[in-house]
Amino acid sequence: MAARTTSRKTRARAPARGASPASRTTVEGTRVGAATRKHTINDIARLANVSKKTVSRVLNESPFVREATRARVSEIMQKVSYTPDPQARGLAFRRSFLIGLVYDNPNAQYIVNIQEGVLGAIRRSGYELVVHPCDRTSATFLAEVKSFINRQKLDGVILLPPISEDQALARALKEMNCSYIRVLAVPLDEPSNIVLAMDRDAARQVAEHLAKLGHNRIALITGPPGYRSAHERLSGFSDALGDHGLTLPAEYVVEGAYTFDSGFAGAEILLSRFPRPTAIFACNDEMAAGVYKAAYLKGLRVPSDLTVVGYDDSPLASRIWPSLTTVRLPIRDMGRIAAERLIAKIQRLEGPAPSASTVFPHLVVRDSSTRPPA
Amino acid sequence: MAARTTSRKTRARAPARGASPASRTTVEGTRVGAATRKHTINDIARLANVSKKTVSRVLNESPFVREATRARVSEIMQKVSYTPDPQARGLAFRRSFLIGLVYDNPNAQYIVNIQEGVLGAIRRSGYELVVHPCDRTSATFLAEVKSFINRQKLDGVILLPPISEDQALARALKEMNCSYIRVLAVPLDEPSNIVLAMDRDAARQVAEHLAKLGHNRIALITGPPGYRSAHERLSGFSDALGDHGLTLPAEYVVEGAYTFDSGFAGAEILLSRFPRPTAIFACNDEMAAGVYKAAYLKGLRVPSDLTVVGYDDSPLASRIWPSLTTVRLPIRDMGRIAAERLIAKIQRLEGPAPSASTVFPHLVVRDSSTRPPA
DNA sequence: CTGAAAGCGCTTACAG
DNA sequence: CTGAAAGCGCTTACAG
Repeated sequence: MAARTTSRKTRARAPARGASPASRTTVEGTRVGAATRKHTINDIARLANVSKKTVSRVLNESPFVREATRARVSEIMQKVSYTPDPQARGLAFRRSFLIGLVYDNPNAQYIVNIQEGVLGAIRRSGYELVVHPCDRTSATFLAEVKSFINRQKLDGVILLPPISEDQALARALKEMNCSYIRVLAVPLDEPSNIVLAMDRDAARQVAEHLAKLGHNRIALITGPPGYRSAHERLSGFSDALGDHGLTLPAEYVVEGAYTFDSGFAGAEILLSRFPRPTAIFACNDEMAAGVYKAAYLKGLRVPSDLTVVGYDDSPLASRIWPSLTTVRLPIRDMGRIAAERLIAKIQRLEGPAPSASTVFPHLVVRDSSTRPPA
Repeated sequence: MAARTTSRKTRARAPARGASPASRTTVEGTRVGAATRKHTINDIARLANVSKKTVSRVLNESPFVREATRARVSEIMQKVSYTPDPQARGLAFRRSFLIGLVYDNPNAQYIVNIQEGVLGAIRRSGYELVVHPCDRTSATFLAEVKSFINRQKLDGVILLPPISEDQALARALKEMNCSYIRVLAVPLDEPSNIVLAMDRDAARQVAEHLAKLGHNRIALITGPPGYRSAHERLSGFSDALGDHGLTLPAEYVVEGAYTFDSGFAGAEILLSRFPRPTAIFACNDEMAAGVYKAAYLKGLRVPSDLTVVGYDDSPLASRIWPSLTTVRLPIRDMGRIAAERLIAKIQRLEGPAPSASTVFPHLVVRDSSTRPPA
C-alpha cells in the first residue's frame, strides 16, 4: 500500500511531456524544491538566440565560433550555471567520461592517497572516478575486470601495483582499446603508459644510510617474490651495499610477504644468526613493525641494539616507538600524475615525446637507526 | 602533426552511419579487436523477433511479458552477453545509476573498508560508486557537494562521519530530493536514513572490562568535541563506570583530537597526575599509540604499569607492542548496509517499516590491558 | 501481453 | 562562422 503510493509519486515527478519549453526557462533558472529542472542545451540556445549546435561548439571549444557569439553563450551558461548532462554527452560521444581505479592492494593508506591525487587532478576535467578493487587470485579476474570496463564503457583505467605488473591484463586492455596508466617500479611498458617509482634508487639510499652509520652486518627482509617492487628493493639495496664494500650474505636475507607476521617471523630467524646482524632493512613498514616485536621479545632494544629501517612511511612508521626510519613514496603525486597522463592520452594530447613519468621516493631518517653497538 | 593523425584515427573509429544493422549482428557477437561493437537493444530485439520495447520490458523485469517470450529474450541476452548501456539508460530514466561516497575523514582504513562494503553490496545492482572526499572546513563546502551531486545527477549518496553529522548538509540533500544514508553514532535523522554504530554501547564494554580487571583510577582521553562519536564514547564510558561504583574525576579526563600527537600530549598530562591513573582509555587507536609513547618516555611499561585501551581496531592496534586492547567496528558491514538501504530507497522498496540499521562494535581484548599494579 | 512513435540531452555529418 | 537533420541506446506514454 505504502509502496504503491510512493511509486505513484515517482511517476508524478517526471516532467510533463507537453510543457512549453519556454515556460520552464527562466534566466534565474532555479525553481525551488524538488521539481527544479536543470537547463538543457536547448534552453541555452534559445536564451542566446543561436542553434543548439553553436552551444555545443562553445561547450567543446570549437575554434569555429565567432568571439562575440562565444562570449554571449558562455555568459548565459555561467549565469544559469549550466553544465552539460554527462549521460547525454556520454551517449552521443560514445564515451563515459569515467575513469577507473583498479587495484588489489592491501594497503589502505596507499589506496586513499592515490585516490586523492587522482581526484585532485581530474577535479575540473569533466571526468569522474569509479573505484574497482579486485582479486587477482580469482580465476575470473581478467574477465571480471574486462566486463567492468565494458559495462561502464570506461574511458581509461589506472592500474596500481601489484596488478599493474600483470602483463596479461595490460595486453587485454590494449586489445580492448582502453587507455591505461600503470603505476610501476620497473618499466614494463612503453614510457607513455607508466608512472615509475624509483624503488631501486630509494633502496640504495637505505643502504648508504646504513653504511654511513658504520653497520657491516646488515640483514634484509624482502617482499614477496611476485612483486617487482620487492625485487627492485632487493637488488638496489644489494648493489649499493656492494658499492660501499659491504656484502649481503645469504644467511642475512629472508623472504617476507609484506605482512606484519612475515616481518616478525623473518626477524626471528635473522636475530638467531651468529653473528647477529646489527641492522635490518625490512622492505615495508608492516614488516618493520614485526621486526620491532621480535626484537623486544628477544630483549633487544631499537635502535641501540638493533637498527631497523622500513619502507612506505605509512602512518604506522611515525606512531610506533621508537619512530621508524623509512622511505617515503610521493603516493599522492603518483596518483595525480597518473590521472593527468591518462586524461592526456584519452584526449590524444600526449604531445610529441611522451616520456616516462618518474617519481623519486626518499629516505626519512627517524629514531630507529643509529650506529651499531660497540 | 602526430596529434592530427591521431585525431583523424579517432574519427575513423566511429561506426559508419549507413551500415546495415543486420551486417553487424552476429550471435557470437564478438568481432575481435578494437572495432568490436557492443550489442544494442535493437540487436537483441531483432535476434529475438520482438520489438525493442519488449526487450526493455524483460530488462526491467516487467510482469507484462509472456514467460516464453521472456525466456527467449533472456537467453539471447545471455548468449551475446548483452548489458544495457548505462549512459542510454541514464538518459532515458533521467537517472545516473551512480551513487556517491562523500567523506572528510582522515582515517584511510575506515574509508577503504567502507568502500569495500559498499562495492560488495552494489556488485550486481547496476549501480556504480563514485568517491568524493571533501573539506568540510571550506567555505564552499556545501555548494561544492551540491554541485557534485547535480553535475553527476547522482541517484544517492552515503555520508560518512564527521560530515554525516552535518544537519545543514542533510537538509540540502533533502531539498535536492537526493536520497542519502548517514553513517552515525547518534540518531540525528529518521531511522530509514541512517546506519547507526552503537559507540555508546562499545564504550560501556570498555568500562566494564576495566572495572572487572580491578582498576579504580581510570582516565580518559576524549575525541574532539565536534564529533558526536566522541561524545557518545565519553558518556557511555562515564555512565558505565558509574554503574560499577567508579567515578571519572575531571582531572582524569583530557580532550584529544583523534590524533597521535593529541594522545601523546593528553597522556603526558594524565601521567603527571597524582595519584597516577592505572588505566587510560583513549577514544581511538591513534591516540592510544600516543599514550604508549608517553608511557615509555616516563619509563612506564604497558600493561604492567599502565593499562591502555583504544578504539577502532585499526591495523596499528595489532602491530604496536604490546598489541592493543581496542574496540572493533564492523566497518565493512556498515558500508554494505548503507549501500543496501540506499539502493532500496532509490528504488522505493523500503518496505513497510523502515527501521534503523544498528550495528554493534565489540571489545577486542589483547595484551595492553591487565590488572592494576599492586 | 505487445508494438510504433516520440523523447531524454547531447553529438556527428552534411550543407550552406 | 552557423544551422537543420539524424542519431547515440535506452525509456515513457499511448494505443491496441
